Amino acid sequence: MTRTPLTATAIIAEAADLADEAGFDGVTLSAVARRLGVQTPSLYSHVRDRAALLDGITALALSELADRVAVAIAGRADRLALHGFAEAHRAYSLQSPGRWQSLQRRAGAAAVESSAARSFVALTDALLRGYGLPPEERVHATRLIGSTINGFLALEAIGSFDHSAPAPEVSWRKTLDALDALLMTWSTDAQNRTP
Amino acid sequence: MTRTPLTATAIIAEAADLADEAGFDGVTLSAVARRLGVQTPSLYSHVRDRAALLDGITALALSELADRVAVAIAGRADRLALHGFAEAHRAYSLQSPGRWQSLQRRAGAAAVESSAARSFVALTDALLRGYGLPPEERVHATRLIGSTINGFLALEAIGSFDHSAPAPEVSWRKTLDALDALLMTWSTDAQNRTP
DNA sequence: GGGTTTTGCCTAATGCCTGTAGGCTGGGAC
DNA sequence: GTCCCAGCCTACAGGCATTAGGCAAAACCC
Repeated sequence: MTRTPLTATAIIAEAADLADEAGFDGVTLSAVARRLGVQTPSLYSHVRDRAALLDGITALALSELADRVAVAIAGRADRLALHGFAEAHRAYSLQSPGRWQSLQRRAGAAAVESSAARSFVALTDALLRGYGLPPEERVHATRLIGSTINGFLALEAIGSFDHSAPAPEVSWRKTLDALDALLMTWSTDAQNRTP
Repeated sequence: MTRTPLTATAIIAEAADLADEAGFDGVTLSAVARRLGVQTPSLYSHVRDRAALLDGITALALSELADRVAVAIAGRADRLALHGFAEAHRAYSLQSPGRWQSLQRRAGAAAVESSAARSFVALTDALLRGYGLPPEERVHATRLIGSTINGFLALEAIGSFDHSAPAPEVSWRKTLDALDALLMTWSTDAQNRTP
């Protein structure tokens, strides 16, 4: 009556599901073991320790998100690509809050050097190339877009928008429009803004 | 030989210092007790439990940050006020990373209803009034500014900018300039951007 | 000023979690 | 059929949160 043979991948997948249900800090080796119908120490044959398990969730989430973003911006340019990029992030953060939360922390070396991370850089760069941004401005634009999107989703996730009307969606649309407008004009007047 | 008489305030202050040194999740009742030269259970006479202690740190941080922001934007308008507002946040996040981190999570009722929270709303509103934003647009602008600033500082804090040049400061300046430009034009063309 | 109450820190103890050490077993290799 | 070993198990050693109850000194009351 062997269940799933208990591999590192299976453990991390279960942990990711748990993260979505119980929050990222709710991810505990004992809880994962319980869900898998196994004793806690059995997990140590497959994952080094709790930190490694959490890093595994981060790597998984990064790769899942990169895939979604790739699909969302494929064959699109400018405004549509930006919206696809942003909506992919938002959908992920809303559907898989725990996985998404795993990305909001200092990533371990494994995640940083993963192919998903490189994928991300390439995707964002492609997005910005479409806007005609000069290469040396792309880092800053990347950082700005990342800050705004992640920042919005983070504030939404912790309920910062719960105490004021209207619904976050309205602000979200305006935010994306603002980003789009900004990128449109960036190439023409970025250089004389900051001397 | 009574040291400091051990009050809730003293405990929370010590916990906040610990958070800055060991990270917010490093804040543990035992560690705080050790630092105060006291046994762990002794803390329970003053704080209900660990969650209450963490909420205390959040409330403290919120109030400290509100004070700094108030000073930073006093007597300034527009671009200068925005820069003051943003720099106050950034300085706080760099000088007191643990306290700042305590703000990046779902706040307890105590913090939400604190006078510092109300202070924040008022300060941001004042900032935006200076830009001549129509009242119904202020929520969205507030959310956008908050998203971008917090998002940038969060990414900087977790080291997302460590693997690309140039230094974050350059992107930070460009980000603030972009926000300023955005707010400048918001009042004139916000309404025809999102129908 | 002496007795009493109150306050505030203490020790003791429980339960959950991480992480290590070592035992048992069942299925594949030969 | 026997041997080997991968893989899960039990046992155990800390560390932390939290509760219960003791004790001593300060505060208070008359």
